[in-house]
Amino acid sequence: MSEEKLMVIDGNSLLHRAFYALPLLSTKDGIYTNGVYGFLTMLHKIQEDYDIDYICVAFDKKGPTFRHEAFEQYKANRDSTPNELALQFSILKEILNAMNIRQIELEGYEADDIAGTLSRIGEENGMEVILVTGDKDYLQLLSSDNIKVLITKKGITELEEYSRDKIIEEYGITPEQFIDLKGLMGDKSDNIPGIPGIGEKTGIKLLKQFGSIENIYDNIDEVGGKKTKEALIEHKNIAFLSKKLGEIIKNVPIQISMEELKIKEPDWNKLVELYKKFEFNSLLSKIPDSKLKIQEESSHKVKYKLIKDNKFRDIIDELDSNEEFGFKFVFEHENYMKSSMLGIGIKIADNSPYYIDFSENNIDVFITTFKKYFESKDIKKYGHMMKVDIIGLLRMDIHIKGIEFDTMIGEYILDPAQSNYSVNQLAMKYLNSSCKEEEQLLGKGKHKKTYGDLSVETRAKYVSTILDLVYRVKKPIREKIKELKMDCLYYEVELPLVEVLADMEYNGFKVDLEVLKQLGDEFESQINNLTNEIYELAGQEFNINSPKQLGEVLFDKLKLPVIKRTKTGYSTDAEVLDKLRGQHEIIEKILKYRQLVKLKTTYIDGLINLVDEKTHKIHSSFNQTVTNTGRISSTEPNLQNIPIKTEEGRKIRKAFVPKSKDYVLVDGDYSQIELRVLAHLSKDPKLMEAFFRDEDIHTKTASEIFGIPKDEVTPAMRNKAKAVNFGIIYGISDYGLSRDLNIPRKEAKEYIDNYLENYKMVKKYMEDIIEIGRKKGYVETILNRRRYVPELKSKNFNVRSFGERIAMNTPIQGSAADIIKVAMVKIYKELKDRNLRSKLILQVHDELIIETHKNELEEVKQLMKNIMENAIKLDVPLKVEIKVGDNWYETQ
DNA sequence: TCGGTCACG
DNA sequence: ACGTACGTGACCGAT
Repeated sequence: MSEEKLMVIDGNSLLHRAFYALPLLSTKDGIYTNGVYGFLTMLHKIQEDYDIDYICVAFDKKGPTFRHEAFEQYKANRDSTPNELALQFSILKEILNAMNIRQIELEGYEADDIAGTLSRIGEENGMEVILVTGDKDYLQLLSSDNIKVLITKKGITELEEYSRDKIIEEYGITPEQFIDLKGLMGDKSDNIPGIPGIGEKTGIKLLKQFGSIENIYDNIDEVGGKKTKEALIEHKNIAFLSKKLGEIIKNVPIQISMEELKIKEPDWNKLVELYKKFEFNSLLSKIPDSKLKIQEESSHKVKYKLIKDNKFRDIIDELDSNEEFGFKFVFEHENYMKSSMLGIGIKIADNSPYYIDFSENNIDVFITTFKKYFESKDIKKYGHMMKVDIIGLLRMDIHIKGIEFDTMIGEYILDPAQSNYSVNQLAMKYLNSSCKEEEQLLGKGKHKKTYGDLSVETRAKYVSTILDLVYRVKKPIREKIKELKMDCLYYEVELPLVEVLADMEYNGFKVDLEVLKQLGDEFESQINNLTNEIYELAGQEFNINSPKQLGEVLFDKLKLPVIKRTKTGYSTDAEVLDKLRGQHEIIEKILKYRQLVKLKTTYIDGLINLVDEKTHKIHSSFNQTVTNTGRISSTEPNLQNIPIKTEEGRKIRKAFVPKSKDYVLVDGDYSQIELRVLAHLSKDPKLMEAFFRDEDIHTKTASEIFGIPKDEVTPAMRNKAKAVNFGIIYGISDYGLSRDLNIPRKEAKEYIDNYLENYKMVKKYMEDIIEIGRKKGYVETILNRRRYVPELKSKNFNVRSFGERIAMNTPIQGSAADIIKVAMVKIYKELKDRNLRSKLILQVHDELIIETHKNELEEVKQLMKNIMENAIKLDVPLKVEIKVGDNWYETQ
């Protein structure tokens, strides 16, 4: 039988590490929790990796220790614990208590002394001891093979395991000698002085030669190096003092039996309650199902009625006598555009949900029976992630009306920063209830199941539970939306937009495969040529796609100067290569190679993969709950980043065509929407005037920052001004601008100062919005879309600066998103009301594309321009440019 | 799974 | 002293 394992965690050290490793997260009530969250994540990871029998967390106790008595200046240079962290200690302790994990702290001692003592006791009891910390001082405790020290590496879940052998091998000295090493070199962070001029290298050398500090002084004459010797002699007392301070003691008077440290069952109810309170949703979902009392309740409680044949009598009766229902389809797998539809859950009013199974080939009967209910605007429908279900209906040629609530969209506008908007998350947050995540239901990786693999009963039960929870979670979300004055944003913009996006996705964008393939062949032959030339110039073959191998070739073999490094090695990005241009022929080739490979792999091969074989259409997925600012995102493929900036890339747009020769593409593009929004928000007179006069904004800015008339602005000056305008939108910094323009920071600062001097109200706006963000905890867009910015309160300069840029940028980017979303909803409605065949098929942040029937061209052009420019009335005019083409290349 | 890189607004 | 432009997604190699 293997030895029993005792784990001792340095609570102070690990909480500090977690706090600084993670962004400053806080709950809705403004309680900071990032440190605790990180700590618990680490704890889970370690418990998964190591099979622990005994556990204990050691904390420092406030007040002086014996080290302070020996040396007044001990840790005197420490900054006081930031407030955001200080409060997290009690939260952590509360949670550890709920986990039934014993904590020890003792007056006059630090956590590492407790850990040292426990490691001795554990070892004496024949246990294997694992010490967890962020502090390298612990290495001195590796007194035998039975002890291991885990030290945090970068991030929060990476730990490096140290053993006695590893230390000796790596440093050439024993763990015990680390105490002597500390005596020699001191420790800045603890304010332990050490001997001036002796660092790690010299220290280790000395200890290898003499073994200990005592021995060094016994044989001081043998010390080589005059300076070292003199320093040793002069600071002899410091060496011994520092050694004493640096030694972790192993005989702290703790009265505790091992039995008390034995791992115990957590108090699950208490733990669940705390996880909810502090919004640790991901930790909550790790708690085993059987421990979630409430969950059993909810999933067992939900009764459902399974309909396998065409006996729709009961459900029709219910539908006829009610005004609202929720529904959700079950698809075979996640591709809801293509995979077969297995069934549908329908919940009418407060009644038990129905699950209609489609397997008896009753889809047609279902459609004819239920179409009118889905298409009646008087019967309200709700759901979660309804885009998918709307598409499901479209596949049945059912065009939904009367969408009343989508819980996923609701939660998104309440807090767009979340990464997961599952029904389970909502249920935990609002109902103290939960259900399985889809991943728990289907598994993941190789063994992932499809819904088709589940029994009909399982599918019925799952969908019914979901619908039941969605029904119940609707109310609190609706109330919160009202409370935060987001009714307009929700009911008039985001909710109607769900249908618009579903429609766009369902319509898809026709692709001319021949154009793509032709272009792909051209790219491929160019890539082949370049590959050979690069090998030739490098004098060897290597994987040009590997930044590592490329770095070795450029900087080791060809000895080109290193411009920038990444965490893992040399940086070889376009910026670096650009600076190396002219130093070696190979550089140009690599840049070209990179560009072409990108085009080929992502935009030719990647796109071809996603083209529907029958219809030759691409159905990109438009996601409404991804971005922090309110923009929508596009995936599989991302149609929002199709190349345009280089001519070669731009050619790819020739492959995007209307669905038939009767149609053309009409492209409406907002001109300078973000700067116009800024003008509106700041009310800066100069900026507003520029837009009223429809001036070229970059030229105008150039004339202001360079203090010259507009007709004297050179193209180079205009370019600089353009970069300044971007900078203003992003939350300006001289560093960012200097890097972008490749100019000295000082020069960049001048431009910015000039800008803000000229556009005084912009300056004021930026200052005000940061202050508002700090006071309220969030910033808002024109339509009251909210983004919380806890970073603004950070003590950390970088984090706080980031928060300031978010506060400046989000209202601008987010309001622009509001505007185009309103335009989309209105255009969709107008096309429908007028019974036009033309369809909205794409949005790229400030651009919309309508696939337009040729007979409707003039009408659509006019309607589009009109709606886009008047979507939301600003204090400056909005301007839209309309272009028409037979493919997307022509419309630019 | 993560980091580097690069495509877009 | 700090070390950054804002918002996304896809692909690749390395781990």
